Amino acid sequence: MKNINIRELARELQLSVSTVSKALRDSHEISEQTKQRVRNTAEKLNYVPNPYASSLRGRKSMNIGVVIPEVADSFFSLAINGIESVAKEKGYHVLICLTHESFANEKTILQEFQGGRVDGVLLSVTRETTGSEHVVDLVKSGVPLVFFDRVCEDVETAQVITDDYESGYKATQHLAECGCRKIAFLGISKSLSINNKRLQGYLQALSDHKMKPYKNHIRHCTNDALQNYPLVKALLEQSNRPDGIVASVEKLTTPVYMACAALKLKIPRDVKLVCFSNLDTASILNPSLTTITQPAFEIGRVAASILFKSLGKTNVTLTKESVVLPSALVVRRSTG
Amino acid sequence: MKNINIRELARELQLSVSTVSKALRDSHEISEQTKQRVRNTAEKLNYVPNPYASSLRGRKSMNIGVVIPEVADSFFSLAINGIESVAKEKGYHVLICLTHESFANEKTILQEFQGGRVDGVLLSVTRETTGSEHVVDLVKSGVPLVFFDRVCEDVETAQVITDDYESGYKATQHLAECGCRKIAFLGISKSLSINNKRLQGYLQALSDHKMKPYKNHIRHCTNDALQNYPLVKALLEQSNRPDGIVASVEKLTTPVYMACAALKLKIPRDVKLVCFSNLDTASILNPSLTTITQPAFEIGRVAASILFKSLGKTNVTLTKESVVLPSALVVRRSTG
DNA sequence: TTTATTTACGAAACCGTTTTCGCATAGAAA
DNA sequence: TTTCTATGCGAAAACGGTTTCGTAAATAAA
Repeated sequence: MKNINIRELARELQLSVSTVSKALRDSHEISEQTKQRVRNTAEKLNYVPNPYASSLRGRKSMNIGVVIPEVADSFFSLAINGIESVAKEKGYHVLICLTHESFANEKTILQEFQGGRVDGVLLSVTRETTGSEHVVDLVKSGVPLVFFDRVCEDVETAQVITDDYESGYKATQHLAECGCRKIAFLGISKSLSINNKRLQGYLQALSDHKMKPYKNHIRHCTNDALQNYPLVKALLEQSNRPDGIVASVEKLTTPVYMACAALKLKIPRDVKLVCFSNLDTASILNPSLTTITQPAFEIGRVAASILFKSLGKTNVTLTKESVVLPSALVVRRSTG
Repeated sequence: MKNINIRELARELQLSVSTVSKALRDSHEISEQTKQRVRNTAEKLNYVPNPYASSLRGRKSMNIGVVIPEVADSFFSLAINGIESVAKEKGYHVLICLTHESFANEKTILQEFQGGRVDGVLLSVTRETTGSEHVVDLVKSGVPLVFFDRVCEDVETAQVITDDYESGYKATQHLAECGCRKIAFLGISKSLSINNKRLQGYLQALSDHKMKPYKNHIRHCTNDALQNYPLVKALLEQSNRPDGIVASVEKLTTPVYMACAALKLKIPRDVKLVCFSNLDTASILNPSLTTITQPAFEIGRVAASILFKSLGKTNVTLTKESVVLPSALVVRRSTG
């Protein structure tokens, strides 16, 4: 029971291929009676059009590409849901491509996209990404692209981000107001703009609260999950031990809790903690975790909406535009 | 800077289209010298072949479809990583389709797949799925399919699952050995085979430990996340309150903790808890959570491997085959 | 020398749609 | 009556690759 093609369907109907095609696409050239007949037999014979033939002929794929570092991450999986919600509405499919935080992978994927596999791209770059040539090449080749969360500032296109500077500031300020005087910052990557904005916010808040930044209190996690635990432990074992931590990445939550447990440090008594996180379980951690929570679903939704605005029209290049959504500081017991 | 096609590349090289195509595919018909020339100019002109043209002609898409209920779930996102690891190795792309636990969505997606969008499918059905006609139709149309985790038992194809019966048994037995005498079971869906196997294991363990099942102690969560909290709360508020819970779905973790907190019930003193879960944060919950942890990545990896075995050859229909991977009971403080 | 085989390439068919034309037929307008 | 227009459909040309088949030249075998 192989599925049939339009030619066989046409033969069955004693009609030409073109008539069948037009009938299925509800063309005004075809009489209502014929349309009905075509639809009925198509249904009966279980005809499903080949998407590749359509894409080839129509020069559009009805696919958008979503390029992200990782799917096992609550921020990105929620963002995917947001993206998918609008893609579905527009009749588009979502092709999810994982870079696993490798710049080489990112480059390969974007290059492939120049072949027309997708009509538009949503991108959140890897922690290794420094340049943006690979992105510029793609955009120049005519594929519209919208950044979300992790952006390249120097590419002339739209981006949807959160108020990272303010969030970094708010997190730090909150710790200061809770009495912390030695606040550490755990970053994602020295090259990511979200990281640096959060760091700037952190530094400003330190300064506003009459604290000096210590070099040893600012650390960036590695790509290897196994190395993050020793990294956090080392931070907490130094003589000048911090009494507060701003962790700008969800993945560091578990290592921080583990390291504190291992060193017999009580959260929040000895160390207070704020994490950038979309974890569902933040409220039931031991102790419950104060978070900066990004509107992940909404970010995905907005980014996709912007992309689709440029997909409808022909040759509408996206201009540099920055949509900033607010993150929320959710206070719980880890800073209590 | 639109990307060029093979015709323009051929013109540039003063060669025929067929020669260029063969050169790029490293055909023995073409001299090494010509191949080099072709590769060089292709690189220089940034030629990327159109995947749809290839797919159309070759009648294969180099895509596999992954159909799952949800991506914001640690089990499924880890499984995706496992799947992607083998797909990448084989030069395939992964098309992730979300059903959001809706049978109608699942049906639509599988029907679309009959059009040749994907060469094979990995499926984990929705909680609403009862029949399997839609799956049988797809398989009959010649698309190989492998189930993982959530299967339809009556479809003649391969499946990769975990030892659900044993896991349900182990979880319950563990609670019994910790002194529980009134153990409740929180299910996913009455129609899912994984649910029912876990339930059977639970019932057998009850019986082996001289306990009777109570109808009110067996509940199935709804699709609406907001309704799960009241459901769990109702379970814990009844006069015959359980002193142990086996939760067969990760999504119920937070509601259980919240309900216990609201009712001033201490875990594990008043209620002990085992959850089927792949949560990274299980060890830092309050209290840390005893889990049945499924080898999610491995399940994805194995399921994809089986699928690819049948993709290489022509007309190798997958036979009914069931690969059972063991889950692990990880004891933590929620049962301590 | 003639014939067979190998090597390296090109012409054209093909994959399954969509869309542009062209062409009948029927009814309306002149 | 002739001419014009609208309606409903079909033939054929795309879309951009891959593959089959044919062929000329060069080499090997007879």
